[in-house]
Amino acid sequence: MAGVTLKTVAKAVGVSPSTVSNAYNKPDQLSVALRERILATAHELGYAGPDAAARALRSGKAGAVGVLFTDKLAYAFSDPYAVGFLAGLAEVAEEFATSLLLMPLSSTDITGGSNAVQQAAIDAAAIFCVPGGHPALEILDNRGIPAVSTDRGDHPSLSWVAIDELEAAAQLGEHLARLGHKEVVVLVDNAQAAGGRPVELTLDEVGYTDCELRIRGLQKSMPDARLRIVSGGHNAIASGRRSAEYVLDSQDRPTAIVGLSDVQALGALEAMKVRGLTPGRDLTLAGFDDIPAAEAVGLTTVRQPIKDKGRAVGRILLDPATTERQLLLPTQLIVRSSSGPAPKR
Amino acid sequence: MAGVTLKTVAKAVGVSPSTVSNAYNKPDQLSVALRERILATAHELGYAGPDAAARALRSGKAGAVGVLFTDKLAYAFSDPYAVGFLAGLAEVAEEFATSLLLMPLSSTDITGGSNAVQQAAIDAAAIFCVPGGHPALEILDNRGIPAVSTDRGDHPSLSWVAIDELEAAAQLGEHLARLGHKEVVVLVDNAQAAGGRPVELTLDEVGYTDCELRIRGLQKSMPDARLRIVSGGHNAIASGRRSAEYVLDSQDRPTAIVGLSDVQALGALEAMKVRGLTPGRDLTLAGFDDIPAAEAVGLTTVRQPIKDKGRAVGRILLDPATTERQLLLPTQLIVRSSSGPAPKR
DNA sequence: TCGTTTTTCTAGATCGATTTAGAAGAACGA
DNA sequence: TCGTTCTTCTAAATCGATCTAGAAAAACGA
Repeated sequence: MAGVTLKTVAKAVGVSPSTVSNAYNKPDQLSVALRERILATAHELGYAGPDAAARALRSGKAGAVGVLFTDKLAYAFSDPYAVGFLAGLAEVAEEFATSLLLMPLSSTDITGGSNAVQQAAIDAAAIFCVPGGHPALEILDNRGIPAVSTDRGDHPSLSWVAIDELEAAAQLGEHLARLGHKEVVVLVDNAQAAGGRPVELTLDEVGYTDCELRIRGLQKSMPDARLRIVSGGHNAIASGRRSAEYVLDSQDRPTAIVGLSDVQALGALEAMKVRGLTPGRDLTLAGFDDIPAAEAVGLTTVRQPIKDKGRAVGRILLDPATTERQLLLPTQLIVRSSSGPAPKR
Repeated sequence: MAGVTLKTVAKAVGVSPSTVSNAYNKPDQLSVALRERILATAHELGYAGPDAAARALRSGKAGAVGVLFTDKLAYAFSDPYAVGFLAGLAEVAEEFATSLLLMPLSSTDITGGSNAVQQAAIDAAAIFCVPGGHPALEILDNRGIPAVSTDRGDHPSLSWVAIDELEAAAQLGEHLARLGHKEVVVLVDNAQAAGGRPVELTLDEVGYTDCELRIRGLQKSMPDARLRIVSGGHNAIASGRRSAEYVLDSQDRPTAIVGLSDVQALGALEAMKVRGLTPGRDLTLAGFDDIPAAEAVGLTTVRQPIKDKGRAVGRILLDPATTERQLLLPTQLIVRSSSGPAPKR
């Protein structure tokens, strides 16, 4: 049973190993009759086809692309935004008969997961919301593995598919400024705050490039407003809730809360409900992404074409016909009932 | 830059390739000084560590487990049940420094995706809701790859982690029978119905073992009831909605609808709302899984410990300390407001 | 019929590491 | 000082395929 290789089959049929290999990979290189005889014998011997590792070694193709996340996989899956991205990426991967290798990077232990990146048999990598400067990125670079990021990088050689974060946030900021908001709290993802008490951060401490850009966009478009940055941990509903609780229960209540993801905003919504606050009237709430739930609860948000993002990343990684290496996708401000004029003081 | 291998480094340092290999894999086999010299030189040369494919070939370990799905990945990700399973599995995978290779199997084209299974570099496989007899399972078997299924298989040698589907469904069935329901429609996942009009199926046409068992469980506990099986396609909210629309708009309305997953039931709920039907009063609705949304909408359902399921599968696949090969997890009937007495005729 | 092209198949090198068995030298005990 | 044990390192085989270049046989054209 074990130990049946190309060679075994070749010997049994009475041909060379090369021919057996061709039977699997280049059917037009040998006669139909022989090919069938080979395949039949292989089946009889219980040969399961060319070994994946050996093929990968010799041909230099692993048949898989890595998807790099920070945080636990669990968080990734619970965010519909990530799910949408993966769905788009998977669509293209399927087209190219390629599998997706999920590679969670620990964000608390900065080197965690790097080992997996070091050893993974992948042809390319999608970098999903990994903060710039993460050691895993350097490893990819060293290994010469083409990578596409979901954030605009600073290196001109880096490939990315992103949205104009600054501009997208500015759209939202203008909307809020027009409504008269001057006291704004921004809810961000931050590993340090995970599990514990919410923390207030400075712009420099944010880490993720995309978050940073969004905040800058808000600042730019709301020059008269005071922006505070608060994090309750990972990107999850519970974090948003914790952050909002902290902010709403303090003396220094804002007139608007902006989640840098809809998931964060949904958490804040929960905290508001408990306190009897109606979004859009007592307090303005906004998010980013426009996940399905956002529409259901009437959340004002900035829509980004997330599935297209996944698809585009897939195309750059796998489709040789795609030459574009850097892609800016459009966003759209979706105004719903959760935003309203700032209450007069 | 390219073409830097163990050998290159060995030559540069002036030692044998074996020693360089040991520097990476068996640090105690060489002096500290030499090891550091090797690592430093490797870094200088831009050597990114042992090649994954070569290592996999020689050592026989791929460092990844495959996760086999039917349907498009997109569907998998949009079902919180699948997400919970993956989260549990990922938790264990992380512990064993192993990656997850997602392998979607096309369910319409029965051989679709089999190629990926044939070629994937994996040490083990988790079989997530794949109907018995799928060619991919035979391929795994041929390749001698250990696999754990989320369904109880019929082969005593097969490993699985499952719930007692029959018993779980019987619990729900008893509940419905006690409420006086005699006209029941069961909503199932079925690839053939995808995209098109909902279809009525016989028990034999269902395909998935778990679904079949659940229906049998309902039949057993509701001997007086007429059960119809309807499918609107893949396991998704939209399918449940389509199925329910079909059923609700027909002459032959049931008094209860049972989704074989909460996702199906949620779809049916949408269809009911549009028609002004209140669950629990006008029509009883129930599901399976107890995903988070089920609680939010008050859906009666059968809870199964999905994350534990993922964890258990992971342990069987990766943890040598785990000897149990077949595991039955407990379920619990959760009665909420969506189920009520059958209206008198 | 003979040279040419096409089809069909093969030998042998190669991908990049790990592993086994063992050599060389250092340390040690008596 | 001599044999023994440890430590440190190496030579060569090996994992299982694919690839390149080319040989042998068959088909073809004139």
